[in-house]
Amino acid sequence: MKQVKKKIFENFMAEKGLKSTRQRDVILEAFLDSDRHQSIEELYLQLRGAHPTIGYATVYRTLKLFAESGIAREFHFGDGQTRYEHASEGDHHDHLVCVRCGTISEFTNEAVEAIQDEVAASHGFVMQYHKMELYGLCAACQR
Amino acid sequence: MKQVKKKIFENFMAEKGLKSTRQRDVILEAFLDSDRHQSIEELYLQLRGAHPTIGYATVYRTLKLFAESGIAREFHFGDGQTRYEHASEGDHHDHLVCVRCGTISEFTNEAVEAIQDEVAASHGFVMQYHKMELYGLCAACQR
DNA sequence: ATCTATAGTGAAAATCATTTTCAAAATGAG
DNA sequence: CTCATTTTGAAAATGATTTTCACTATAGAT
Repeated sequence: MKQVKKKIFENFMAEKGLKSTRQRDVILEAFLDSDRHQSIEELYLQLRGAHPTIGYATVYRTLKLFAESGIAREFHFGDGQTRYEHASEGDHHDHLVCVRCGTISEFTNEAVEAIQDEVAASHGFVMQYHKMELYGLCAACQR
Repeated sequence: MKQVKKKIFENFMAEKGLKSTRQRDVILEAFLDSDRHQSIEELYLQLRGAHPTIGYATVYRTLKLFAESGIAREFHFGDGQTRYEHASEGDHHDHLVCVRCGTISEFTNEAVEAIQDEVAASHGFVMQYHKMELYGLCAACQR
């Protein structure tokens, strides 16, 4: 999986005529090894230890490239930070966000996907992507 | 409906010991008469004509109060602006957002609501609210 | 109607996340 | 190895939103 994504990104870079650099490699490695819903700040801070010279702007720029290449997807969960999750072709899933601890978990539901298509169609809408998020208290935060 | 919301807001203000002011009245009136998904900037600009003295900050502050009181709900549709839509008790609906013209339409789907509860339950999650947005091209933007 | 404590206001400054600028450094095709 | 091009880090700029602050308005008590 990790190797596949590296390859995808490599191909994307080649197609675009972009260069491979030490910092991009480091950020890619960190991203692929990270939790699935990291914010840029989290990733930056995590990187800072082993690679104190990598700048904030580079992390921003690089994550944008990941999103463009298709190996990452941008998300906003209302806390004002952009998060990037690991993405793969044809992988649709939605999110459960704990309003207390901020934990984000994922779920997939075929029925929801089907209904979405139906709703879009009934409004003459050509759906490109969608977003479904359930906010509440996760099991651990309920007491 | 409009009167009901005014009343709700009035009660909310009274409970909180907040004062009623000319600008709050004006903003409330404008909000209630507006489209259902106004951004703060849109509302501010619209107000500017008849009430050039009302400041940006006041619009922000007042819309936050509307949200707190329950007559409005905050939304983010990925264009970097906060929008406020009219809200009423027990009114659940979701959105279709046209990525081309930005038009936002609403829909309700019982099946989706039911599935959401089910998904939340199966994850031991106590759901407080949810969000479902379909992004794509509206009928008018398809050619 | 007047006082007065408290809340509200506008304008400008401050924040926060993100983006851009720019001069210096790195990459890679030839 | 050269050189055009892309990248980078640091700092400045941006854009949306929030806060600060001195001043004004509101409403309950007088």
